Amino acid sequence: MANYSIGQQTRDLLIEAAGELAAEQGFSNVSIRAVAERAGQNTGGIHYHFKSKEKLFEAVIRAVTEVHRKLPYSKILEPFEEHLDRPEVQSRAIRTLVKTEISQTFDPEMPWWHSRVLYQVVHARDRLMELLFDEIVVPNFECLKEFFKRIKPALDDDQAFLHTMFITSPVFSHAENAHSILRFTEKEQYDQKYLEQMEDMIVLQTQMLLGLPPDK
Amino acid sequence: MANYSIGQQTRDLLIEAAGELAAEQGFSNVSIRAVAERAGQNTGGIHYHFKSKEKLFEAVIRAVTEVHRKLPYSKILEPFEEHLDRPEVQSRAIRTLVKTEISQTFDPEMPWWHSRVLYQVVHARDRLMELLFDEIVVPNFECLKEFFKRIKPALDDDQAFLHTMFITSPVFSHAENAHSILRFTEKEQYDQKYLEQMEDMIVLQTQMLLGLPPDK
DNA sequence: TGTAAATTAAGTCAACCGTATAAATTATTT
DNA sequence: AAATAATTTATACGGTTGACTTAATTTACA
Repeated sequence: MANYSIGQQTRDLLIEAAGELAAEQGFSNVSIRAVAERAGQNTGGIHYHFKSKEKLFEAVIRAVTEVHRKLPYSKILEPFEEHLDRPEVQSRAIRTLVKTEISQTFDPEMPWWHSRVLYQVVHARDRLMELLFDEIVVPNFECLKEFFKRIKPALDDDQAFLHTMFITSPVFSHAENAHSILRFTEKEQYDQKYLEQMEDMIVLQTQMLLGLPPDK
Repeated sequence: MANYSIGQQTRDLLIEAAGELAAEQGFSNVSIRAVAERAGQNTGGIHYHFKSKEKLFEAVIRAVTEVHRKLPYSKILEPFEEHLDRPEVQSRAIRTLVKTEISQTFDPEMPWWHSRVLYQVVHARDRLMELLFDEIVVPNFECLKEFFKRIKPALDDDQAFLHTMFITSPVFSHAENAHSILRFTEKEQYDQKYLEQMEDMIVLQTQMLLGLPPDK
């Protein structure tokens, strides 16, 4: 007999619980007992559905990285490819890059634990991290590096990479340290206005540093 | 009888071992046994010198935060206070801020594990994190926020804070993700030239975004 | 209503935890 | 060189928690 639909529901529930806990405490501090408890399930069920703790965590990571697999930077930049020699287009491409990055990272639809789990993986030095690194981080960063070198051929590898870091790191930091930042700025969450200001400032300073015209 | 000098040596050895392990795995994954093994010491010795695991970790954090206690942003900005109404001085103040931040963070004299331990503390949600946050992070960020608002009074709180993030987050990210970044950029370590480029680019884009003249 | 899927409760066994203690060793002073 | 206090070591304790298993039970659906 095929799987019952309730099976998938339970699996999703378990992935969510494991993801939340991993986001809060890091994978190595998460026990299947804790996952079961948070999901309102039994530890036996976890092994029934996922065979092992490791496989459950793999499922969590697969869920988190789905967005990045579906929409890599290369795809975001595709519509601009053709006229990327024109400065206005370059400026608009940068705008789109930053806008997409921000809205993906802080999309209210996306479970809050996704970005934190990503950082937990990146900072763990194990097999899963290597995998994530080679499959997602490297291609995306390589793509941005090439993008900047195409805009300004005078840039060397290091400079192009630094541009990439300047675009991504403020967004990463905001996600990674959301707890502290929200406390410091006395916010409940990053509101639309704040995110728009972030976007404008990142875009503008990148454009200026590259000697491009502002796009608005 | 007073302490023997070898006692302090051993304490330093233990702090270093604990710091390295905490940097690699996070505090909650570090056991007394592992610390003792890495330091080539006995677990009993740890309790002899530090009374408890918690006290050992406190000593680690004290070692890591020493630089930040000694030289807060407010002290870095002190020499510029008097003429901070002049744009050239503002530009130079920004240069000094970034330069100090970078040289402190990547000072080859500083043990490699310091910045990672700081990261581990910030992301742990416990008593020690609250302490670090209130005593170091908040005053420093508050200081930078005020600095930017003084340069450009039109800035609101959010914008001033974002400027702060744009200056600090690339440096933090480079320290925090050094392992991955060095692998990606195929470097052994951040060389002087790379750090200087980072400084120049951060300074320049901050100055331009604020409408200040370049300082060189 | 039959049956495979899903859930539950209980248990296994092992690894590891922080801490304590007492004996052995070492550094320093007299 | 002997005395003594600081330091280091080996060993052990009592406990917690870990991933995973099993067998019985309940549930979903054809």
